[in-house]
Amino acid sequence: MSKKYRSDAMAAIHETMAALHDAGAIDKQTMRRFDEACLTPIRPLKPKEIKAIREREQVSQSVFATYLNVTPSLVSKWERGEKKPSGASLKLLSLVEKNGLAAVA
Amino acid sequence: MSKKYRSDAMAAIHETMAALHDAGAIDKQTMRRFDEACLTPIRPLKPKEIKAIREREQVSQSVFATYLNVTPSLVSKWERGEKKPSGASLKLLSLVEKNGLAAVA
DNA sequence: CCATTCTATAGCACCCAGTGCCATAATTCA
DNA sequence: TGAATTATGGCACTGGGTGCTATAGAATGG
Repeated sequence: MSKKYRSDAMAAIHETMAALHDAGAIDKQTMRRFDEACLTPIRPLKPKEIKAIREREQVSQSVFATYLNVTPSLVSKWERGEKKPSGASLKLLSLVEKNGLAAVA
Repeated sequence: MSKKYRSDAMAAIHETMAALHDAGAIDKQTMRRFDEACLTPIRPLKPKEIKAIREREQVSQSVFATYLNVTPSLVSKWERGEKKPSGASLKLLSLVEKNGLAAVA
């Protein structure tokens, strides 16, 4: 079995796993570990990578910021390396990188 | 025309709009305003609402935190009202509320 | 039955991400 | 040329988020 799943396929598999769990076929711990295991990996993004993502989506810093619910000022700082996106911000950026801006609309 | 769009329908419409723009049928400014207009609105989430979202998804604080790329400690604080989720965090929580955990996997 | 693990709450110190505002310059469009 | 958008930059501030540790209760397992 491959290690990569498209998000819709992952969702389907998850539902199957949940059904198995409800039926008592697998225990909670296995279920929990399954959940944690099949998330898209998060890696730190370099300033240029962030800018590349935004330009691929053809939007200005301002529009990009609106999508992520942050300030345009912050987007500029991400792209220049003045600030580094953290936890939730990094997760959002990763989502956009993988699935496009529409995925967070 | 209704005001609500499912995210896939939104994406399709956006592509159409982009194509119209490329063809010169609409100008950049209209395109920009369209982009900003059709985002899912972000409203502040109350502690109980955050807990309700997590429990609807049937996951522990720890697993929930992993999905959002934050610490379990922070999820606990959100749910007890000790900290209020902001910009990117609030956006992520709103996404989960609307589209489920699978949408941010 | 007890032992163990997972769960959630809690407190505390720390710090940097993110905000807000404003000024500047380059670019685009009428 | 003038108006509007875009991006960079600085600077002060604050609270969101981390990291660690401890506790108690619930669920699991031998």
